Amino acid sequence: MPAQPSHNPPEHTPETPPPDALRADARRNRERVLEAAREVFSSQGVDAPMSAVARRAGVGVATLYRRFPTRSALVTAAFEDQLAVCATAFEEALADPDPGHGLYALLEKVCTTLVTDRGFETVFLAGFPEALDYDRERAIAEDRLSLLIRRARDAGRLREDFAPADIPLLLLAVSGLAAQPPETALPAARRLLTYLFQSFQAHPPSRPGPLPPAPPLDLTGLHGPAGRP
Amino acid sequence: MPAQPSHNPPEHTPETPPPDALRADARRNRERVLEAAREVFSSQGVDAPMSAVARRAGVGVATLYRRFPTRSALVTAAFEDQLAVCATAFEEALADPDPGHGLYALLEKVCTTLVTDRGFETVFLAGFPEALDYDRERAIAEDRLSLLIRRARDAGRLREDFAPADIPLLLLAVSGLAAQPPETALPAARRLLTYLFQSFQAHPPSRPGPLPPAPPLDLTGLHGPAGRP
DNA sequence: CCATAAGTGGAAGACCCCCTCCACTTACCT
DNA sequence: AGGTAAGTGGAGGGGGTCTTCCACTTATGG
Repeated sequence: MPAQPSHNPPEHTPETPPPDALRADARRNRERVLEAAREVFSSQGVDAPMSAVARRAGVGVATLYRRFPTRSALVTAAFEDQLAVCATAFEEALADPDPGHGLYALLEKVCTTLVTDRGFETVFLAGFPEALDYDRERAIAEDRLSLLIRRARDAGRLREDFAPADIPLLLLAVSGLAAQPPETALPAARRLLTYLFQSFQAHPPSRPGPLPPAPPLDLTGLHGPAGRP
Repeated sequence: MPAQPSHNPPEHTPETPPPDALRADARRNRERVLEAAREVFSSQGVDAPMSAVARRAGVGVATLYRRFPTRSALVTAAFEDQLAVCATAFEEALADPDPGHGLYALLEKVCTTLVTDRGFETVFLAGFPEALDYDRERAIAEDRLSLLIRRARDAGRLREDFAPADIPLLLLAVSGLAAQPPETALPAARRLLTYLFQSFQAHPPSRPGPLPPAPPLDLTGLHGPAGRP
């Protein structure tokens, strides 16, 4: 996939039909499909069969494919809200006068989303090529993230040897928790983040701060990815 | 699956044929199958088709099933070495006169294995029911792990509020890195562990120790679980 | 009210995977 | 050497999924 420029100016990609110049009932159905997709993908994972989404939405499979040409287009669309949440959090972080607070709040927000909406990690991390404009969009994000990090470091809120790569590192680590049911995954993520944030400090206090409660995890009955009993 | 006692004393489970009272060629084939399984599962993931393993081993599918009654039996068997490595590391940790060192070395060893042999996390974490005797075996492991933790804490090598649940937490976090190619995942795991270990300290030094090099990770091109392009 | 084009459902084609079955082959023992 | 039981390969039944196709339905504008 040799990253080509590919500016497609006015069209909405060759095959994607116009966004909302749809017949009234079609638009209604489109919404029902999206809602069903969100529910099904969040509860059963992104590999849930298309027919399950269709059934839940009360429509035929063809309707799904008419609106979303491919399976992953639907997956991406279903998690657009979460992507927006992350984008917003990013903006807020950049706008925050306290860059340390901004960065930590951003990470907390993104991680919460990752761990709450099962399946979102697949979209967010694997980078469904459709998810973003890719080439440019991601490069920009990366630059701005570096900026945020540098500012937090300059403000004395991040240790000197903190690296930009530690952000994806943290995101991957948290995504490892996402396979657990949200009741477990959320406290787990909070505790993991607390541990990490304490390590990220430039000037750690002599006694580390308190931890949020431990998650209900034990070696027995961990839910790995795709258990096949 | 209501955890029943189920002591099966001498037999090797009803259907599993005796381990090595096999005809010479059969035993040879069994080895080839196992080796092929290790290669295929490690490179393509545990969901690789049985036919792929068979092809790689140069045998028919029936041979796989004759030796390993079910798919997950083969998966489990293929990762038996890694399980043994972990078990050994566990023993060593318990035997270590310095419980702090023992615990940290154990975690490092297990995490390295998790991240090096792709697919192992599925076996280790999801707990393929066949993997261990389950009921008892795991309960014992859990007890001994608690013991190890308590000793490390008493020795002043773990903060007071460290919880046993933090172990599975850490393992899950590391397993989130396992989707990356090993060249990336290994340094990533090392760095993550360093961050966490520093946070686990009961008496952190005023200046935290150095970190291992940052892994080659950026937001672009993360390999999520099961990308479907 | 009706013509028409957009929209729809469900069946069917294409593919892939697990696992079993059985006629054939091969090692082992006498 | 040859009988016998263990071992084998590959085809195929059974189940599942993605995606397409097309005759039918329905909103909408004149």
